[in-house]
Amino acid sequence: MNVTGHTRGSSSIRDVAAAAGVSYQTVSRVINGHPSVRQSTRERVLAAIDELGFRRNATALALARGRSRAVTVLTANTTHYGYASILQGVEEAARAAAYSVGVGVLESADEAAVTVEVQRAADAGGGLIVIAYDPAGVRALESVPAGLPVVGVVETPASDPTGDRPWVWTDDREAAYEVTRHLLSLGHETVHYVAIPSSTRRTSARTGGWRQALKEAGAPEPPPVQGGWGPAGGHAAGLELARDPSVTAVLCGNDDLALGVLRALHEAGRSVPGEVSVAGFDDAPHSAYLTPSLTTVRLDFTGLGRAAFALLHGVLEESAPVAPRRVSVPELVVRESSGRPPA
Amino acid sequence: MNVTGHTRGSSSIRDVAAAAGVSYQTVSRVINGHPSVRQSTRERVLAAIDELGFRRNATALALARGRSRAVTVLTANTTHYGYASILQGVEEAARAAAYSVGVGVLESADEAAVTVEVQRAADAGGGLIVIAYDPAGVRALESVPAGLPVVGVVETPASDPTGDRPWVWTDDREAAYEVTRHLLSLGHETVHYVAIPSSTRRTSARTGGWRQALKEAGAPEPPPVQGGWGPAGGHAAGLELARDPSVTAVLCGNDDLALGVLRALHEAGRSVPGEVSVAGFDDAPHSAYLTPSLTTVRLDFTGLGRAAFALLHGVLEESAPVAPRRVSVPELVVRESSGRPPA
DNA sequence: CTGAAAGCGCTTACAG
DNA sequence: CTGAAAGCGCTTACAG
Repeated sequence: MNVTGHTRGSSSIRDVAAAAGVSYQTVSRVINGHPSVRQSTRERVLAAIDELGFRRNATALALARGRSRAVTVLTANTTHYGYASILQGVEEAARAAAYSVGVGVLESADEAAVTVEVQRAADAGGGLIVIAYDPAGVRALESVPAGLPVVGVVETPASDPTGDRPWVWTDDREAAYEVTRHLLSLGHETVHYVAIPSSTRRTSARTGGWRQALKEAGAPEPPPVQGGWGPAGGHAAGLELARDPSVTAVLCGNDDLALGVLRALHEAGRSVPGEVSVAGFDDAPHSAYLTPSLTTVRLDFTGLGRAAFALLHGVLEESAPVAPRRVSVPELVVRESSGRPPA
Repeated sequence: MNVTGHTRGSSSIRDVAAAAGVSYQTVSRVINGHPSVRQSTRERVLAAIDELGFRRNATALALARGRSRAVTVLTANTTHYGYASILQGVEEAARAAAYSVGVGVLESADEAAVTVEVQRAADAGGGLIVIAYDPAGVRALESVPAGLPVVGVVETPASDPTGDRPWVWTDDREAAYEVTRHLLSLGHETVHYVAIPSSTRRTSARTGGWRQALKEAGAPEPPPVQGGWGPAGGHAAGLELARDPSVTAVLCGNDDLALGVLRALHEAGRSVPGEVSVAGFDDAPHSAYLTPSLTTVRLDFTGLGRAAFALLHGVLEESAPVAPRRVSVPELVVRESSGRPPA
């Protein structure tokens, strides 16, 4: 205990200095790999560090340097496949670079609530990665104060969505376009769409890709059905679509939605793919094992997370190269749930 | 810029003091809600804070106080349902308490690798929550240095697994016991088990509950089949079990495993539940929407995460009450995948 | 009720 | 090559 009431847990730079018989500045030089330290001095310091089990205090380092090796991921969700995989990718890359990773959840898209979360994330020091796939995320990205290092993970952008801020994306517009074309090529007259909540008031990238494919094929454009994020929403949407006998092909905004649609069609007595074809989005781990196994399009979310971190890392270390922005090309995976329409 | 090269981003306690015409100590008192500040002074300071957009620097606070409002979750995985839900629960509770939450992934159970991760987590300051459901997590919990605030999320413990450290658990031994009894009560001669990797070299809690139910019923005890964590492993295990015509009931260590088993039985032409009953573990979001929908046992993982944080919070604020340790009672959910054995 | 001092554990120029 | 000083932005006793 000293005057300010601290109990000293571990040893400090000064303890090491005392043990090595040098000043603490010299210890600082050694732990920072500064070249101008005599070899014998360095060795004595290193020995003392080892003996005392010294670890440099990250908090003090951050305060003295004015920045910390930390990144916090701001996201509306941590459990859905896409979000969770991006977080996983960020963590992998951050760990490799010896950065700590924090996570802040945006529970509401409400302006005040979002601002509070962004502030909290900013308070943590370090940089920010914002997953802007939904209204809360988009708003968060917009409200990051200028000067704070941030990269956005965004949907396929119509135009640059974040001003001059760096961002990464995987081409889900293209992906939606590809799956829709796949279904049309099987002979379906049109493809219905069960949508995930869009990131903005306007059309989402996935909806856009689907619509474009229909347009090019001269197919009718049925209104998208809103499905939410999970199987329950997909189930409700599926029951609705099952009532319409003209529906022969359904594209879903993600694989969980597709799972619910599959179930709804089963309950309605409509066979897949015999009477209705179903396709998902993301290629979640379970999709290959459903019965029928799910036709879907694979997106590299962990790669996206790694790319987001790499970009942020460049910004933080001020060695930022012109980074690639489109991370990967989506891959169509055709399985049992899609086939020719009934004759 | 000043002598040490810092560029001052936002305003400090001193700027506020200057603007309010008081000393910075008084500002400190105001932001800490200290009672002995004259009302008029307080108002002037508050006005200055508002005007300058002052936010107290969390790093400096942590350094001065010697501890930070932070928790880091150490886990082998962030995407599997149980792990992801625990993390979600921790984040919810931490956010409500204005704690920041970090996450560190234990990619290997290797002793050196685990130690590195524990050290990194400790460096972040604040407390630790370790998910000890697997060898990496168990080892991490063991190697947390004494004196560091930590709570473990553990399997049903045979005896106190972490010495004097606080821990929380949900009763998965009981859960396994219940599902097994459910299957036996339907008339099955015995129940086969597809296991998730155990947390230690010894029997896991789930395996133990299953075995106990068999023992009490005088049923034969077939050797557990190792399935790993995901549907692919379940699929392989399912194909193996499908070859044995005497198998009429299969319990799986989690719902993803069950999904793979369901698929394997389908491929082998064995109907569920007509010929074989299948039950899972966890009640993941998709399980109710599978065809057949999955009989399983619901575990409250987010509640577990919240409880872990509450316990840690108590430890950190030194107001630790004797906390409840068993968080919730598992709930059997009977759906379509279980039924009577074939005649 | 309010201010001046010392300290948290580190870094960055500045001297020698 | 190495040491003494000043500073990061805050808090905690200590004086008045």
